[in-house]
Amino acid sequence: MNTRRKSPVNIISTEVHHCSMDLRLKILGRLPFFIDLNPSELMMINQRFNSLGFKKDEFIYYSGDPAERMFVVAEGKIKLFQPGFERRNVLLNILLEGDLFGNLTVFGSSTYTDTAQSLTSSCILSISSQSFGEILKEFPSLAIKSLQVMEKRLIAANKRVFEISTLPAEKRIVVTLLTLVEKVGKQTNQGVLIDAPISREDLAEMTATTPETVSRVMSQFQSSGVIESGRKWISIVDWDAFQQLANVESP
Amino acid sequence: MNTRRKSPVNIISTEVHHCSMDLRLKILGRLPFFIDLNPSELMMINQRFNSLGFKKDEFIYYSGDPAERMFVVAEGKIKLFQPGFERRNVLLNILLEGDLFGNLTVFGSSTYTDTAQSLTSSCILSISSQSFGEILKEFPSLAIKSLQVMEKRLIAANKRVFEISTLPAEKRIVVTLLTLVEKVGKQTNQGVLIDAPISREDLAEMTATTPETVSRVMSQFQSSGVIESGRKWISIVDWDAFQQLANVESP
DNA sequence: CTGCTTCCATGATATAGATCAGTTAACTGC
DNA sequence: GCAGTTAACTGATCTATATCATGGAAGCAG
Repeated sequence: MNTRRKSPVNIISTEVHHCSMDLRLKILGRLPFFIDLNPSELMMINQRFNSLGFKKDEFIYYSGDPAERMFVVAEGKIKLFQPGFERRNVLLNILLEGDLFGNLTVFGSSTYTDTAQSLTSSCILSISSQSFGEILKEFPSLAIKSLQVMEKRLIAANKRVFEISTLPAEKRIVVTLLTLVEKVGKQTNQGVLIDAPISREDLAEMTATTPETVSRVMSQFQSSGVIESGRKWISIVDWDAFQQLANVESP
Repeated sequence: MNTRRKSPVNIISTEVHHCSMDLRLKILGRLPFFIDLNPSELMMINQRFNSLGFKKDEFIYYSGDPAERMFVVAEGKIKLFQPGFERRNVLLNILLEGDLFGNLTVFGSSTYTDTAQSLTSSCILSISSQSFGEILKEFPSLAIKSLQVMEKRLIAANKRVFEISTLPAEKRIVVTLLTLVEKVGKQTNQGVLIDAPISREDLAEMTATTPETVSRVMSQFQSSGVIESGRKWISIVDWDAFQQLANVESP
């Protein structure tokens, strides 16, 4: 029987209206997209962005809405998912500071193909697709950088297809945890904390399984001392043992 | 007990060395990529491409190889898959004339993340990633068009993740057949023929299931008169009934 | 602090489809 | 045309995990 613990995940409470101009410039200047631009170019681009604050669990846009804007996470964490309605959702991505989402291509899909919801209270920068298109034309190197973002996402999506198609549930959960560690892992004196409030249900939606199965697997890992876990938090405490679990050759 | 039939899929026997200069110009000039270029620009780009002939079942490149080239299907059909080695493969895509594959971004992944194999004997055009990068720089509108290709593929991949995550095997098979019809469907007097030599195993690799399950489902559809099918061929003969099967709301 | 909500863990049972095995006929190569 | 190969079909059995149900405790709001 595992002891439950209090959550070590520190959910920063961002004031909803607290998207300052400085934060905007700071984020934009650090994006791979804009990193080669000079300050005056950056300032020009900055002026085309709006900033928006979202409370925890608020929706930023819905799947099926007209895809008219591109977004950047300035602060906070966002989850992108495809709603399953009568079936389960499929959680596509967890986004952090600096990540782009929404309509990234200006001209493609006329509606959003996923739904964006805040995991934590967040500050989001937003630009209209039209403005973004103008920027891409004005700075062709930015279009090339868009390609880099898209490629990474496509590779990740195909990897996901492979995993869901070929791995048993336990392994799927392990490789998904690894991905999360890579993205939002934070070294603590008690191992590697996945520094985002991820529930069993979220994990289930990421691994094509059910919250109960996730719970069983996590409980098992906890019993063997590989992880410590509680309500919306997970820490990998025995990294070597965990890596063994991720050994895909041994189904 | 269903009667097996002879295959109506006409596998054109392309002479392996038969990639003429005319065919090259014809294909390149028709690509969304190059459709806005004038003939002299097109000729210049054409000169950077090589052409290669592949026999049926030959490999064009392997997952893990250095990703040094971009490819275009001039003639024939190609399958992209991720090898599963001790487990089953995952078939990612069927490509036809005009489709791009390989390294599409010049600068991203250093190795191919899939394996390309010819379904039929094929003529393939190929350009080095470096040359392709130069073309993208020289014609920035082509970079934007690359984005369009990538976006469509990303949307399709996420759709695939959703389907595999949420739909039972039968439904997965149906929606996959629909996708194939959309891509390589050919109207005949006996319904819509999927005009590519797709085996039960291929379908299984596309739908995260086994050849036996695919066989059972197909046999069932055949018994109800919805499709006709045989060795590496499928025809949808009752389109309305088939559309009913694809009704995703009714699992 | 208390009451309520919701997330997590666990047990029992059911089920979708994977696995294993064997047969048949379409296809290929000589 | 013939022999051999292999793709497809079908049956029996097994298995991973989904489904259903319940209880406990962390977290939230007043």
